[in-house]
Amino acid sequence: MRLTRYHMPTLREKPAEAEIPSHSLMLRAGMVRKLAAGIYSFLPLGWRVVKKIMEIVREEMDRAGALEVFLPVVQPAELWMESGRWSVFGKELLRFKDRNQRDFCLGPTHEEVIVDLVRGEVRSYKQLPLNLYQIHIKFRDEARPRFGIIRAREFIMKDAYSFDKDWESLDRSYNAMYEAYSRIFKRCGLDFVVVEAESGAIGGDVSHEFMVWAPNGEDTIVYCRSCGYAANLERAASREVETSPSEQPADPEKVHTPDVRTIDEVSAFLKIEPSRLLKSLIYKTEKGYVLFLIPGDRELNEAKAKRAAGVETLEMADPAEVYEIAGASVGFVGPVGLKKRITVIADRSVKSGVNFVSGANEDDYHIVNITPEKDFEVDGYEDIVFAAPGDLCPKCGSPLEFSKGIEVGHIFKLGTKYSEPMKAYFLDEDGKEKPFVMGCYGIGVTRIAAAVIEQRHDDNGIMWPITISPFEVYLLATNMKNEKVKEVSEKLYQGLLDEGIEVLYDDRDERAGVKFKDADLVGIPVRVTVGERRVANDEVEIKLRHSKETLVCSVDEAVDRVKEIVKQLYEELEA
RNA sequence: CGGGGCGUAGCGCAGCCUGGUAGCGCACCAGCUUCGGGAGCUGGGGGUCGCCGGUUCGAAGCCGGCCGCCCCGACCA
Repeated sequence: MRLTRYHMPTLREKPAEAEIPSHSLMLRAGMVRKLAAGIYSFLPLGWRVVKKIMEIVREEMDRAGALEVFLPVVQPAELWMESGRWSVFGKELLRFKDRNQRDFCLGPTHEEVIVDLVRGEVRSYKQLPLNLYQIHIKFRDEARPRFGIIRAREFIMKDAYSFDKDWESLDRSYNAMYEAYSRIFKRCGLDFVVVEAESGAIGGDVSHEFMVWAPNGEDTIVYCRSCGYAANLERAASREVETSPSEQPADPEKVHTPDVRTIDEVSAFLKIEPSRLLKSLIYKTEKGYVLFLIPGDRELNEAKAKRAAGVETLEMADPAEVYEIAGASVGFVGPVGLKKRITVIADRSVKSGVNFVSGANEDDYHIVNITPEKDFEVDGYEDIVFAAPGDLCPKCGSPLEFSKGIEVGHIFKLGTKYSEPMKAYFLDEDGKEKPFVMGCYGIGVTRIAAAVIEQRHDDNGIMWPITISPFEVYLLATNMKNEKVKEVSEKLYQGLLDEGIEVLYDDRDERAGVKFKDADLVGIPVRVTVGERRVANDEVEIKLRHSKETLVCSVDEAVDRVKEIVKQLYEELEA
């Protein structure tokens, strides 16, 4: 492609709206332009990258035996009511009515549609397993789109759905996707880790996320260097630490703490470590109210809390409800002397502790020296807090480490969460009707492009891995007015094209400096420079964007050398 | 949804406090010179100052409302 006939509007300055490298560089390199918050247009250069990512995804999905389909973006409300998610999904689900006042939504995911498609069509276990996937637009009306393409409202996703006759078969489908995903991200040049994850609103029991290491990532990866344990923050467990109390349980005592409410205030007022305070949180669930007790220096992990309480929904009780249960306002609640008896679940670390401090269930009073079992009852001790730095690995006991990451893929074992309510059944060998055992598997295709840039850039611009680079070679003619430079450049351009190499030929009538800057910015891995001095000796220069390694060779051997280098770059990523 | 900030030419910004009819750099067009790391000179084109209303002889600037965008948080398959 000749740059004079291409559209690659590069920006010299960093756009004000961009906070992180990938966002800034995608705008500067002329890959994308914003249309509205979280909604982007892809320009020719950016679209080439997306297409290459889609092609890798497609190849690996096909290799894994999945079949490509194409499902509607606009989906009828009835389907979502059937699965129960019309009411569960919040404002993220963009809803609207058609001309006949029927409710529709823009698909944020496609479980409902795929189940609807498969039920009725697939009737026998003989037709299983089946794995259908698609690559196209998703729309989620995010509360706060950010970081450019990383967290957009409209984005391209590859989503796949597997249908199996039983859990054992699902395991095989799931593992096949796990393998395919690993290959996909490796081919895209990403440095990633697979973590155990919560399954969230999608549901299901087992789930893994594919996380790309990136300081600007929104997710927190909790991992162990010694044994390889890795989980996202929501899921991460830590080893239970058995402590033998260093002091004897003392007698509880009520103390006057006027207007002292928060953990920090209480800690400062009573001069007691936050870890000795008991944070008492009252939640409303579908099974009634629950009091969660955690150390003052910890945060309640609601996902863990739900599991511990065996409930589906968890919502903080409002001040009026709190008052009714505790007999005191928020800030003075504690496990001792609750007005109403409700379920009490304590973090397991509370079990071996003594002489805690909590609210006294009376405004402006706290109670000190309370000890579980002695002074208050607990219905269960569970791990209900977020892991924190300093915690130990649940598997091997080494210190856990925390790092930021970008989620590029997520796989779930759904089981019958959708097939059951949506009555998607097949007839098994034993002649019985059974719901499909499902899995679902997502990849943020456009997000991959941004994640790759986060990992592979320098001060001058992007450094694409060749597998998803918009072009393989950047042919740079330093001066188009120099006859020899032009002649040799044209010859090389044709030579490279003849070899099937994707080359972006900078034939613009620009100064060399401008071209070098643009070449670095757009980050095509191999640059061939035809300059006046070299070309006078029938030589050209080949430079690698990533390593800055440079070699000079004769014009005659240039095409072969480039071919060799390109081949080698692919091998490094696809081996 | 809570808190903060910003909206002036394609991009980056100044002007606003202290009202007087819009400016700088880059980009764009033309010419000459230049030509391996975002050239120089000369001349040019381009702006309902986010929108609506108010105050005023006069509003980019003051006041009110709305919209959009960005950041922090909450939320997040």
